[in-house]
Amino acid sequence: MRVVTWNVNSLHARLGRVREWLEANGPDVMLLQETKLRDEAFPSEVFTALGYESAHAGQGQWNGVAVLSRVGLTGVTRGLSDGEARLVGATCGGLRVYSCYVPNGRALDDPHYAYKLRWLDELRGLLAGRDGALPVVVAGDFNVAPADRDVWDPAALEGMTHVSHPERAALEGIVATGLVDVVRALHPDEPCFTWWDYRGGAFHRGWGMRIDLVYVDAALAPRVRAAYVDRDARKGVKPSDHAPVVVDLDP
DNA sequence: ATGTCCCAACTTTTGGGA
Repeated sequence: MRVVTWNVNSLHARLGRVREWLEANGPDVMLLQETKLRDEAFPSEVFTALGYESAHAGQGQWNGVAVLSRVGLTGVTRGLSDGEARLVGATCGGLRVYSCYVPNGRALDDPHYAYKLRWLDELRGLLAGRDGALPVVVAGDFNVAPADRDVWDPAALEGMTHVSHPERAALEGIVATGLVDVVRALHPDEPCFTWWDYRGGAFHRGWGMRIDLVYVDAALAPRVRAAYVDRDARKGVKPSDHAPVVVDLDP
């Protein structure tokens, strides 16, 4: 079973790339972030034609998350207490999956940073309270690089968001509910960046960060066969600034 | 590090967000 997360930075702008990617890679479950669509504008018929059921939590201009599945899709839940469209959960193929778009934070002294930490703590609480009936997969754009090896130059980012101790501690709290950062577990020595700024030729200079993460239930860890970033999807015409992260599980 | 992209709208250019 193949589970993928991808921040598409507008599903309207990216629909052609997403459709191509689905056809070429055949994920069973696809978690999308930053659809930037109202629910009425979500192109579910495009995904239906490709064999996917879908659930979308949209709000329009900003945010928006979705789950696509060709292995069943039930039990949809949307959002946290903030009312923004940053979380959607569903049961697909015997897994409880969540597509997450964590607030950016903007800067350490910005109110949005405190909101980001509150949001991560609320997600931790939700995961800590899970009943364990189904193994969970929590994936998406966390807007946090878990460790220094997850950024191209830690010195250049000092004092900025995405790398601060409280943000990293918040991720550790989520892991402590019984999850595994599966890409890092399988590739301890590679950067595995998932995002490169559009500006400044960042992609070609290697100025990236690993901020799109797939956390799987510790109970699922023995079933993980592969976990990798599809860096090629960051290339070409009108790419997202994020690359998809792919995880293959034994059935 | 900032040479871009995407969206909305008091829309054909600007400002906000990432």
